[in-house]
Amino acid sequence: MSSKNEIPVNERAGIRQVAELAGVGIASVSRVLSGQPGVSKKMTERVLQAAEQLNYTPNVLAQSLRRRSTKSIGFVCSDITNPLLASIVSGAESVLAAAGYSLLLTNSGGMPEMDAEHIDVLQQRQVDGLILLPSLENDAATLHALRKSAMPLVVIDRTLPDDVNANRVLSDHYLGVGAAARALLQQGHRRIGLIVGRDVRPTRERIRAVRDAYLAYDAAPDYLIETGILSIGHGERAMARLLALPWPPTAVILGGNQLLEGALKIISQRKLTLGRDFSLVCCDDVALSRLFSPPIATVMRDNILLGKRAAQLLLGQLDSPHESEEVLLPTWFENRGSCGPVAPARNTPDV
Amino acid sequence: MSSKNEIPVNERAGIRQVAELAGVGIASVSRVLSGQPGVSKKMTERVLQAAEQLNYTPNVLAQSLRRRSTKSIGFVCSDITNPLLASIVSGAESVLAAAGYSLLLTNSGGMPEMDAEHIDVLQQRQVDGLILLPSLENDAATLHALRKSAMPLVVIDRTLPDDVNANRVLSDHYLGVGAAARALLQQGHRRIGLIVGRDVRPTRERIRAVRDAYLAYDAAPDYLIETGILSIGHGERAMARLLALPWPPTAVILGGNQLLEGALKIISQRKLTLGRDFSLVCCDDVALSRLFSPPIATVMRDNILLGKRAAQLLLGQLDSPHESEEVLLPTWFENRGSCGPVAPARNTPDV
DNA sequence: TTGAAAGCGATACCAA
DNA sequence: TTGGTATCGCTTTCAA
Repeated sequence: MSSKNEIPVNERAGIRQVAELAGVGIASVSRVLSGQPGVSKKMTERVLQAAEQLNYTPNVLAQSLRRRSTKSIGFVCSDITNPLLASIVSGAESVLAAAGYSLLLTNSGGMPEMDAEHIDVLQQRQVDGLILLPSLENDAATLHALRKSAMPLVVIDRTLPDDVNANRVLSDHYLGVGAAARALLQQGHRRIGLIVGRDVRPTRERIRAVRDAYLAYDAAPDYLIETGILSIGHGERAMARLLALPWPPTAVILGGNQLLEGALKIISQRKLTLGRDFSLVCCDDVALSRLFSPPIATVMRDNILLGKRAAQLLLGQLDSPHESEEVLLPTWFENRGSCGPVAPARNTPDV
Repeated sequence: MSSKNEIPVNERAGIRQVAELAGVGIASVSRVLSGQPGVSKKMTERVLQAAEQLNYTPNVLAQSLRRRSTKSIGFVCSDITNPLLASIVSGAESVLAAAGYSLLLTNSGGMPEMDAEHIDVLQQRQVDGLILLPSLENDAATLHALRKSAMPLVVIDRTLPDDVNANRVLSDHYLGVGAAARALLQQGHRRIGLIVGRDVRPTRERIRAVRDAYLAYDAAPDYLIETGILSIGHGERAMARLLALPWPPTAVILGGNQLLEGALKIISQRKLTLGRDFSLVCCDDVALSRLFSPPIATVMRDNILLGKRAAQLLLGQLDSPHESEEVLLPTWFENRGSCGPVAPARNTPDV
């Protein structure tokens, strides 16, 4: 009862009003506006004009209820704050929006236990499909939520158990990290540290890449692996641990952009000069990292493309459901000043 | 007709099935499950048990259609790829999710002309409210879309015309930039460059802050303003232009985190040492910027809080509509090594 | 080619 | 306190 506004609120016109104004049946309006075949030209015109005149836009809710499709996609994201994920989301959104789909975003903020709940919420909202970038691969609650929902699904950079029946968009971490490891070995490093996150596909691939690089160089497997939960703190602590070893690594590969800040902190505390005293490679680009002196060598990938492909895969499945697919996208190593030949003195144990 | 799966797909139970199983009326089921008063204990139990047994979850679409509320909020975002915005979104999402609202995200990817369209889409999807972080303040199409939608609205860091009737969550840029400018003036800088974005509130406030700082120091207004569209390229070009002036600035304030990378690029090309040859302040935190040597002085704010407040404001308006509100959140200057006393030789014109 | 009418799955009024 | 029923706005058979 707002007496403030004398003009009656412009009630939204419904299909009924349009039909009435056009002097036709309600069904015809529906047909015209949803572009169905078998409508006369005259009818089309009348309806279109009436709709225009009433400024009619169909009620998406009612449409969805009948059609059993919401034209919306859920994106379950572990941490939108990470620019890597933000780029992926952005890529996905652009493709989805272009196809008339809206994106429902949930954010776990690094709390894996929220993923399952978010999946449930999205399923209740009847999204047509799901894009998933979970923190874990084996969280029971998450898997349970996925199995019971049984909707078209694309996971990014994760391999879930087969019975979940997910499409995948994966980055070929083996490629880029392998190149990085070989570059380091080439420069004489024989003690490489690898700081990684939890046991998910990217982590496993990165470890495999380093191991195989050592094999290719016929080098004793003297690499060191630090696992943990990707974060600045993990980067800091793991780096500190590695440097405190009796036989510390001469180079480190960071398996995640979240680690760089922490690692750099320790390196600068120890007054190590990158590229001379110590070599560093980071996986995934970080803003400003190439403006550092020296610039940080990085394993790159096209994040936007990752998101786009995920969306395309999903749309494809919605369009014509078929067996789950897998897309593998490359990563590549960009060597920069932070990598240099091993400092001779540090290449052997401090006996 | 998937012959693969012999077990019939678990058809979703509706309220009807629940009512039937519980042997009660459909209306009672609704009452119980939506927690309405005036239901007997016995009824509650029977319904709850039946619902449980059928694994019933209400159809959100049907609910929304009737209730005329979707429990969803639209977020129109100019560029989710910017960590600043990602943090804001993340803050908003957490508050909204906790209140049972879902977030529909659209991303303009820096194309202001998409904002209006996105607002329309979200309105058609009947979101209960909108959070808006548009690139522009005066885009005709955007304003038109907002006016005709007339739904509860919160804009972040923008002031739209009054007739749009938007709630606001603003950062007090004047505060932090003022402190930064005074710190520079204090160190003897009299020629300060200010690189900013388009004509939106933050830009105006930053300019005002610098002007007033000069006034406070009784200094001639010899500051320089470079406007443009926030981007790495703008940072680069504007910085190059400033340094090429006959009487170049001895310090620059960057009015946006997108500018830092470009500005630093030019500074390092010119072989200027920050804090000694040249002073630099950036508005909004950038990853790694405090690990630079020297660390970049920054005008800080709490991005997550910004998003949270926006969501809270919106929820408050949905709960009990009242006059539009405005929230002002602080920014503050963190002085770091990139600022130093002016290099005497550069403090006057190169006659 | 067109229109009447039966749902989609809930909510809410009204009568019992 | 409960249940029947109209309704939300649309899609989609079915007959005409």
